[in-house]
Amino acid sequence: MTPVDKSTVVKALKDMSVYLQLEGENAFKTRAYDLAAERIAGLTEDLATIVEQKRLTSLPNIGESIGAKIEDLVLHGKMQALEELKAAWPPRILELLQVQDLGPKKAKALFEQLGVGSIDDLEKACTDHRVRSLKGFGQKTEEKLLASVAHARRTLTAGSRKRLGDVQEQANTLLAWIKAAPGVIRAELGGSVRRRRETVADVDLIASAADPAPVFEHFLKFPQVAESLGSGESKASVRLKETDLQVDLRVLPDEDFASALHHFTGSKAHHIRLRSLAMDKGLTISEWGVFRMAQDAAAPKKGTAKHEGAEAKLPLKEEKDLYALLGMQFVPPELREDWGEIEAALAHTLPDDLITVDDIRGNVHMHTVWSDGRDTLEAMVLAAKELGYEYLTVTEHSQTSNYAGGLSLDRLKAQWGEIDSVQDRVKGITLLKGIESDILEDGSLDYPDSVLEQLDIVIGSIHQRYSQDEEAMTRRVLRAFDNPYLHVWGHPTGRLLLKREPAPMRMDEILDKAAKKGLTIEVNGCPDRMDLASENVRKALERGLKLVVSTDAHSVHELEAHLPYAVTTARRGWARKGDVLNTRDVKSFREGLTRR
DNA sequence: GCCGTTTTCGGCCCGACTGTTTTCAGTCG
Repeated sequence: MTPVDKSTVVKALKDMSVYLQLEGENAFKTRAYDLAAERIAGLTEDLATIVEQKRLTSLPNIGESIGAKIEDLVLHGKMQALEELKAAWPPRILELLQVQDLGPKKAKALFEQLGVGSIDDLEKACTDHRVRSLKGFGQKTEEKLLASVAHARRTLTAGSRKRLGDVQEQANTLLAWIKAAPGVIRAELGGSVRRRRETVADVDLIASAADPAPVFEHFLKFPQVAESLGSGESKASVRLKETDLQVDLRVLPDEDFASALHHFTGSKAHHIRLRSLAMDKGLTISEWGVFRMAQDAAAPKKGTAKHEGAEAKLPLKEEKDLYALLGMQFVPPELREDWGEIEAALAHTLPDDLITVDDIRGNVHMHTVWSDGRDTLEAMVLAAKELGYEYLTVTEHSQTSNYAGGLSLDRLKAQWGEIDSVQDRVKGITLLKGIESDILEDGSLDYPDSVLEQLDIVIGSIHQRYSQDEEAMTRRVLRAFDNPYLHVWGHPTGRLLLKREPAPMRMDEILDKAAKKGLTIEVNGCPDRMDLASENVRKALERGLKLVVSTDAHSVHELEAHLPYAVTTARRGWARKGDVLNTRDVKSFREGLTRR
């Protein structure tokens, strides 16, 4: 039987939560499913193994009931409880929840009273003015829902998330725009952009100013604003043209900046844990700060603003002050996912030397006009030198990738002449001769060993036949590792974010062999890839594997632009400076590549 | 539904904004 993959289980648990919300279930019960889904999503261990060994309920947030449902799905391919819920509702009901301001309560009312079971039904009910007559709805709600239908349809077609790389530039431009607003003291990006998730749903901006009004006014004048989605005393939201991206801006007094930045950086799971810890210490945390609860005061009443039940507000200048109050190490934004960072920060065992962009001394994995790059070798070398790199690995595509101008044996050897010639002309940066060799269908590389052995660095990557099944793909990769001239496993899973799923393979088994064979794993910084993914980076590091963080640059621009995507992906996998070979000088880098 | 040095019940993170209300419910993050 084909094993049910982790993402199927995560989706099923999330759907369970949504259907239970529609059913009007207790909010804490529905959240239990969301927490369980997050727990499974963050697993670094093989789910099938956990199920097999009956260890599901030993995981936090997974008890008897949810554990049995997961087991049901993994072992029998179906989650019976979910199937029953699905059967009780129209097949397209979940579409409705893609509409802004339409949650489970309103969706339930619309279905039960108007028979609305899809976005199409909703649109018709709005244009017929049937929605405004429902209790709790009105003319404004009806107009708002109708206005959101088009965006919801686009979301359903294109997906609600965008690649970080497609959002970053606009986010940076907007941040600069806000920093230039009248009276702004500090401003930062928050949310999943700041946590460097590979895909993001929106952009959060946090700014401090004595008077927020002029900042919001300036915000709305940003040239890319398509529409305003609402604004209040401390918050305004807009949707941008072209990217269709929602941006939320918060503006607060500077004394509240650190706590607001922390709050709006997330993740939700990280915050929920922190706030529980705070309560144990008699503290309460909100976006407005950390407060010490009054000794005998009742808990603050729901809806009372700014902590009436609490007394002292504890001063926070920076985010690190918040963690210090809880007796924890500072947790970098990339790690705030409740994937074990809270326990580590409490125990003061969180790595304090996570890899940074400034640690990188060699630019690894790039292409020039010799294959499918856009700039000449000399231009790339001069640019890399200008950026301060000590060495550069020249790794064109190999002959099987003829679609990408891969080098025949003759052209490969001809290129060595040019590399030598450029090296003669350009001093102060070391060029390493390499190749990005295709890992063929049977796991062999596409040059003879006698050629590979002459190269300083051999990256082996999969570029075709992604359709192989898990067994064949796993064997293909394992076999490639038997080639003694292979140094680096390039963009390991071949995923293209939001476009192509990772190739199916048994990652644990593969990483075990990579560790045994002394391979190096690439974390590819092309923003379409960010491959190997963070959760597997962590698995690799647990096995003692070393990494290279690479740019896969196809142009001068990408030599610099791609590096942060690789570095932050490695950071999210808890990679330290010492884990990454291209933080070393060229001699030590080459020693690191050498197979055991 | 999950959890436990307040442990088998009674809690569960917290607040802004909006619209429909006239004190609150729903949604969102």
